[in-house]
Order: sequence, then structure tokens, then C-alpha cells
Amino acid sequence: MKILTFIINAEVSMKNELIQILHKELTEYFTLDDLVKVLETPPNDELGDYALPCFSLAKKLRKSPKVIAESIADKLATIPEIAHLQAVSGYLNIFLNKDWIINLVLAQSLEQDYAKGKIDTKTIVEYCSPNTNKPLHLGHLRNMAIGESISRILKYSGHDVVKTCIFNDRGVHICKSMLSYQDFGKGEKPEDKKIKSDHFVGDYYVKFALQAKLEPNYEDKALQMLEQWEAGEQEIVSLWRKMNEWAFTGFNETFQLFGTNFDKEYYESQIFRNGKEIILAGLAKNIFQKRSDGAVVVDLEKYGLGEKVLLRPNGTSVYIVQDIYLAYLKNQDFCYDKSIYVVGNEQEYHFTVLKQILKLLGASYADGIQHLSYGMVELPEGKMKSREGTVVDADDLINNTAELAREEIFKRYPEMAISEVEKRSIAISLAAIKYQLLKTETSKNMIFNPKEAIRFEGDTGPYLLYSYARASSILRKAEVEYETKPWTANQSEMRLIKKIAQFPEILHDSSTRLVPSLLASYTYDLCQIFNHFFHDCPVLKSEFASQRLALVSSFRNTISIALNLLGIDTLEEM
RNA sequence: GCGCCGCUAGCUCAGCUGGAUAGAGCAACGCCCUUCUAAGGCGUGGGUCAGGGGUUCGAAUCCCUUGCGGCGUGCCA
Repeated sequence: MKILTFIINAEVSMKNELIQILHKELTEYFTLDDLVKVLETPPNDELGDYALPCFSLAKKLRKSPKVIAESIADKLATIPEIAHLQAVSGYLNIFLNKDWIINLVLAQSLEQDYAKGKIDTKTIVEYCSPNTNKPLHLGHLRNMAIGESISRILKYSGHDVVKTCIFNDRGVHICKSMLSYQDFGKGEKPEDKKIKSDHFVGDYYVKFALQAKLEPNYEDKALQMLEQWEAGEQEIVSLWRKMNEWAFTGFNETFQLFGTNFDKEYYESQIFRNGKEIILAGLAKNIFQKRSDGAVVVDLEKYGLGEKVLLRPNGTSVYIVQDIYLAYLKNQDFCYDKSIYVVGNEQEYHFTVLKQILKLLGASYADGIQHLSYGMVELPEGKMKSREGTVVDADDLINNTAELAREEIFKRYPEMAISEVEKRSIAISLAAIKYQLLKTETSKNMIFNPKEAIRFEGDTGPYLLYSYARASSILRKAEVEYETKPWTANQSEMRLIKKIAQFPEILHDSSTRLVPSLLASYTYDLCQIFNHFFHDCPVLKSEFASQRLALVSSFRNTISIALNLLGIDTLEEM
């Protein structure tokens, strides 16, 4: 497996080109895998383009790292791709032939499908999965940003990706907004009050909570309504249909605004009764046990997961049974190799248990299951709590941020056509929000400061868009075609080229480790280096105009792919 | 109680599958627009990488331990 990924990678990355070259000469010192592992980028470019630490060989060869570095240097002395070598304090610093780097990297990175992979893997990505009783909030936005981005990253890396969503569209929480609407809604519709339809539903969920404080048995009433729903009582079912319709209509608007969609949607209401047969079959095979009170349980003690109830004494299923069924169903539908669940880290136990149960059941598709566990979003004041009204609503956040972008645009272009202002302000708003949500290491909890997210300077989404727009602007104004003929590239240019060269490795890591944040922070570094180049090196008026145009073009292509993989739309002008 | 995760500059975060002087952004201060987009660039100050111990030629990174914070441990979803 490792060798396989290596070979795929080797086609496109400068690092792997070099590793191939080194390996030919250094078989007695390093295996291919060793080289992949050990070859590193030095902390600054006075120390070369790559470095080979020789400490690990010291024991084996019973020589000092310094001596080893020197003798390796001798071995590599005649390789044309290497300009010179420096053995310093146990490291062998490698300075590559600049022309070789430039030609190789530009040739690769000017291709539209730079670093694109090809593997034969069917992968399902499930994400978002909202309840239909209230509108989407900031937590969903992080989920969606990660889900959409990892789907694109996997697809670009060659996976055949199916994006799915399970809508939790039934249950007592849904009945709560239904009950409160029935009691206080007076038959009103969202259109009447000019409220986005999912917000309209959510308002009744809030109203329920208020009422429940005044009326002690209000919660019970919701439970009763659930029973009526399950019994299929017409009035309740049609109320449920109507309100779900509102919720879905609203969600779809948000999905479209945010720029995400699903290939296959699942609905809890359609599957929640299934799965029981799987459990009973497991019971018959003695994989599960019947407890004295009649409940069906699975003993996961030896995996350190305790005992998990699957069927209650009254025979009804607990939540995980539905997920067991859904995994089965997904495999029926798509015959997947991998099935990724983008779900918060609070559900790690749930997915460990799910996978283990499927393994016990002997499901062939159990091994492909992977929980992409991401960290919770908190506000500077602490956690978001719907009861205390501290939840940041998704639509509001996008719109408020867009409003600020609008103001910034007016400052710069007071005459701009409204439609153009609209287009740009939404793009800027989404870039700001998505980047903010993606840049923190995916698995870590993050604090989302709305005031910081709407800032447009520094380490932000708009900075990335701005860098792209600057590159586009140069290319638009260029009158000559670029050519990739050699020149003596200066430090700013070399840094940019070398950063562009890293893209395939970053993409590879991001996709195999399922961590979009790696790509996000690379993208920022890349832009920083570009902006430094932009400041240092005039392009159009330079004697190296043609070569620099090639470089700008290569940057623009790379950043454009990267932003697309983050789910961020670019602007040609900003 | 047990389990998992986190703790890096005033704040928000990179760096964590061990490697060379620990990096960004924001905030503060100073400089740079008759030159391809100043939503930009450059500079200055700011660190006991939570504390302690260990492994190693080498530890922010791995192990143990203490503290603080979060989450999980539902016959909720």
C-alpha cells in the first residue's frame, strides 16, 4: 500500500523525482521508504533545497554522521540534477540545479490537472446531517466546509466520491416544533411572515422550549405526538410533511448559497424502522445476547467499549441500529470501498462501536468505515447553546459578513454595479467563513470569533482571494506569451517555485489523512510567498517578463486548484 | 470513577508519524503607493512550547506523572 501511494505520487512531485534519483545511488544506505521518510526541507534556504540527516546511520555503520554525510556527498557528486552538496553537522544539504527545478516544476504545475491522482476507490462521504426542527448554525457550517472540502480533495486525488446526507427528520425533537406550531401557529405560513422557511420552523422550536417552562407536561405532549406520528395519524403526518417541507426548502437555499450539494440523500423517517432484522439475525448467531430483562445487547467489553444495548426490552431499536442499517444500505447502493462520516468528535465512541459491531457481524464493508472526527466550534464567550440563544445562525453569519464585504467594496469602488457588488461580497464572505473554519487543525476544537472571521486582512480567506486576483490581473495585462526558457531566478522566485512544488505532497497528505486543514494552511503559505514575490519582482516590465509570467501563471493555476479543493470560489478582480 | 482529546507570544492559531536559531495573523509601534490590485509589502518589540520526570546523538513533537479545560461513558439522537 505504501509503495503504491509512493508510485502514484512519484509521477508528479519534485520531491519524489529527487528521491528516485537519490535512491539509485544510495541503495546501500537507504531504501526507498527510508528516503521518503527521512528527506526533509531545511529550515531556511541557505541550508539547501533538501537535507538528508545522517544520524540514524551512525550506529549501523559505526561512523560519525559527519563522515557518513561526506561519503554520501562523494557518491552524489556527479549527479547533474544536483548543483552542490554540503555536509554540515551530520546533515547532508542538497542544493539542486535550479534549471532542473524550474523546468520540472513549471512543466508540472502549468498543467490544468496538476497533482491530480488516479486510484480506483469508491468512497462515500456523509456530512451535514441536520435535524429538521431548526435552521443550520455555525456548527453545521464547519461540518459542511470540511465535508465539501474533503469530498473535493478525495475526488481530485482520484476517488470516485459519493456525497451523502442523512436527514434526521423524525423524532421527539421534530414533534416539539410541530406541537408548538399547532398550538401557536394559527395556520400561518413562512411566506406570510416573510421569514426564511427553516427559520420559521426553528422559531416554533424555540417557542416550544419557552412553553415547556410554563407548562410542566408540555414535554409529554410532544412524546404523545410522536406516538401519533408513529401510528400514522393523518393530521399529524400531514403537519409533519408540511413543516419538513419548510425545513428542506430553507436548507436547500442555504446549501446553494454555501455551495454544497449531495449526490444521495437519506431520510431517517424512511429507515428508522429497519435494521431490527440484522440485530435478530445476529442474536440467532449468538453474536448478540438477550439479557434477562429482554433487551438485546452486544458485549464489547473485550474491546474496552462496555456493553451496548441494541434493542430495548420492549423490542424497539436504539439509535445505533439505524446506523447499522444505513451502513448496510449504503453498501447495497454503492458497494463502497471507503465510507467516511464527517461527524463531530463527541461521537467518537458511537462510531468506534458501530464499526466494531459491523465487524462482529462479519460485514465486509466494516473495514472501510472511517469517522472523520472534527472539533467543536465554540464562541469567545464559550459554547453555543440554543436555549440561551447564543447560537450563530448560518444564514445570518453569511449575510452579515457579506454586508461588511459590501462596505469594503463601496469604499474602493463607489460606482460599481450592484450585481457585481453582490457577487463579490458573497464570494468574499464565503471565502472568509470557509477558510476560518478550515484552517484550524480539523480534529481540534476551535474558537470562532465572529469579529475576527469578518476581518479581511492577514491570515484570512479574502487574503487568498486577493492573491489570486493579483495574479489574474497581471496575466490579464500581459501582452506577451510566456515561455519557460531558463533564467537566473532570484530568491523570491525560487521560494515561490519550491512552494508550488510542495503542492502534490500536501494534497497527498491531506487526502490520505483526511485533513483539509493541511491544505488550508499550505494555501496561505503559498499566497504569502506569492505576495512577497509580487512586491519584489515586477513582472510586466521586467527583462524576464516571459519567465515571470510563466511563474505567475503556475501560481495562479496552483492556487486556483487549491482554493477549489477548499470549496472557495475565486474572483478575477477584487 | 474510567476512557478519549486539548494546553505553543496579550488574543486566535501553525509546527506534533523526533531533527538545525519555535513560526504566522491580530493587537502595538515605525516605514513603503507618479511603478503589474496598499484587502498588500517590510521592520521592531513580544515565548519556562502548562509544571515535573524519562527515552534519545537530538524532544514543542514520543513515554510516564501532576495541574487545568473539554468531551464521552444514555434503554437520547
